[in-house]
Amino acid sequence: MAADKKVEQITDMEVDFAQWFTDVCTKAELVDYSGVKGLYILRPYGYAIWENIMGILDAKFKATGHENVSMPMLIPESLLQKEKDHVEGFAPECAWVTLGGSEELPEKLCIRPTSETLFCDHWSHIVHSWRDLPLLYNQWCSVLRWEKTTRPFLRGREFLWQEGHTLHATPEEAIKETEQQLETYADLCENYLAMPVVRGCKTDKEKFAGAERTYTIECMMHDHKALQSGTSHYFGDGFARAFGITFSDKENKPAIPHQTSWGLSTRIIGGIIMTHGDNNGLVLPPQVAPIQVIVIPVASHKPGVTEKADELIARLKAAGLRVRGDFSDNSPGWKFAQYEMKGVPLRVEIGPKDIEAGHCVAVRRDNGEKIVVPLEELEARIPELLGDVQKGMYEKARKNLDEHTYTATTLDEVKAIAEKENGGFIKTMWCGDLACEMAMKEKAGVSSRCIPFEQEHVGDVCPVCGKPATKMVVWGVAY
RNA sequence: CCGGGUGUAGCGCAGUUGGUAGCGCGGGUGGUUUGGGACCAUCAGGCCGCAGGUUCGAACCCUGUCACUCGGACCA
Repeated sequence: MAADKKVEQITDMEVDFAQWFTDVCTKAELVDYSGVKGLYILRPYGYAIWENIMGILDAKFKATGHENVSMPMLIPESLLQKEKDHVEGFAPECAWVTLGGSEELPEKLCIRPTSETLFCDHWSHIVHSWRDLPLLYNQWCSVLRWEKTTRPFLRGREFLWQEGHTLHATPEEAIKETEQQLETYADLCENYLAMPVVRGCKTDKEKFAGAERTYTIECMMHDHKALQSGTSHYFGDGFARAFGITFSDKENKPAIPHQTSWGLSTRIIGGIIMTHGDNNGLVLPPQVAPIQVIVIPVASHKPGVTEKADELIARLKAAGLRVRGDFSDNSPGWKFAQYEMKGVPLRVEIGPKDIEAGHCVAVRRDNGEKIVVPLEELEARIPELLGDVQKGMYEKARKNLDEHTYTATTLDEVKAIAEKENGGFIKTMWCGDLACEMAMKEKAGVSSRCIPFEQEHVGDVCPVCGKPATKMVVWGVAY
């Protein structure tokens, strides 16, 4: 493992995890700060990761029949207020436009914190018959929420995301959609981002403003804190009623449709960083790495080296890989450190000795392992190694999650684990009372992350009130 | 929003009692180098976060403000 510290610009994560995180964000050239608090510039390398994530998700959405749309950025105040729970949830963090030029607007306009109200208003105009359903919409956009504490990726005031919104004739169909989309997010995390997840439902306290049910995937970061990585909401017919969306069903009776929404944001990039990164910087899963292979010529002034490096790059490109060479006059050592900092999954070194021997040297970013690859096996071996890196990263993250997942039966136990482990995933039974959930936060410092789909019997009673309890909840410290 | 810290060259920092702005890294150029952050020479680079105030004179003192950062509260 590449454990020795070679990049003094990055604070060790053991010293200060938060500082390590912001160091990686800036030194790996993912983001830069803008002049406004909480608004970040996504630099080309950071945006390229998002582009890859968009590509994966967009294809999955379309494969399941969803269509992309674009909604306005501004929401009239009256529209935002139509659904009571929703406006109460979002009003405190809305930013408002009140002037058009120098004229005061007759009605102030909210910069969208999310677009449920816009979709609902639109649908109330276009939905008439059961033949119009389902509507399976998605939009890629940015939203604005006036957060108090901000951090790159994890909590920006503006952030990029996708928000899916669907409308269905029956509750069963809408619930199925909600679950399907959660599974799409789980698939993205586990099979592309190498991040194991815990799937489950949010408690009433933690669910989305206006939702009947919120599904979530929760990931564990390297520091054992939890990151809510994607959510999918079932709205029932609450929004439809509030916005007057109705349709004639097959029996020509008036009916009210059922609705869902689901979102995943650039916050997931923060998750990738905190799940896989190390003290040398970023470690990117090959599936979404903007550069999968960096080819570094060694002693490139010697005859034939540059040409051979060019040849390797061309062959790897032809094999369908995202590959780049660095022919700058920086020293090889500088380049090694640089691309480690940027998290490139695989480095290929090619120098005079290699050329003579008819091979190149591949180095894995995730564990530092050096592998000699005969040149004639290049197209076969390099993709295979990228697969090994992807797998190795998932297993390492899985191990971290498993090793810091606990069960507890008393409040004191929960508190002791949470303090010792800086969070962790702590499973306990729960009676379902809000008061007990609040007590967990106040007395043990943890919030409910989810009620997992995969339930276990870890006790008979609620650790707070001692009443019989049948639901198992995972608790943790959330980002 | 509350409390602590920080804003001086692209980055990291120094700047004495208030007296005309400094170091290292990085950058440009020329050369030597090249298997884990090379070296020599040379050049360029400043709204001292921003706005007021005190003073003959402010990077330095005072007030305000903005941003970053740590902790807390808040946060579908």
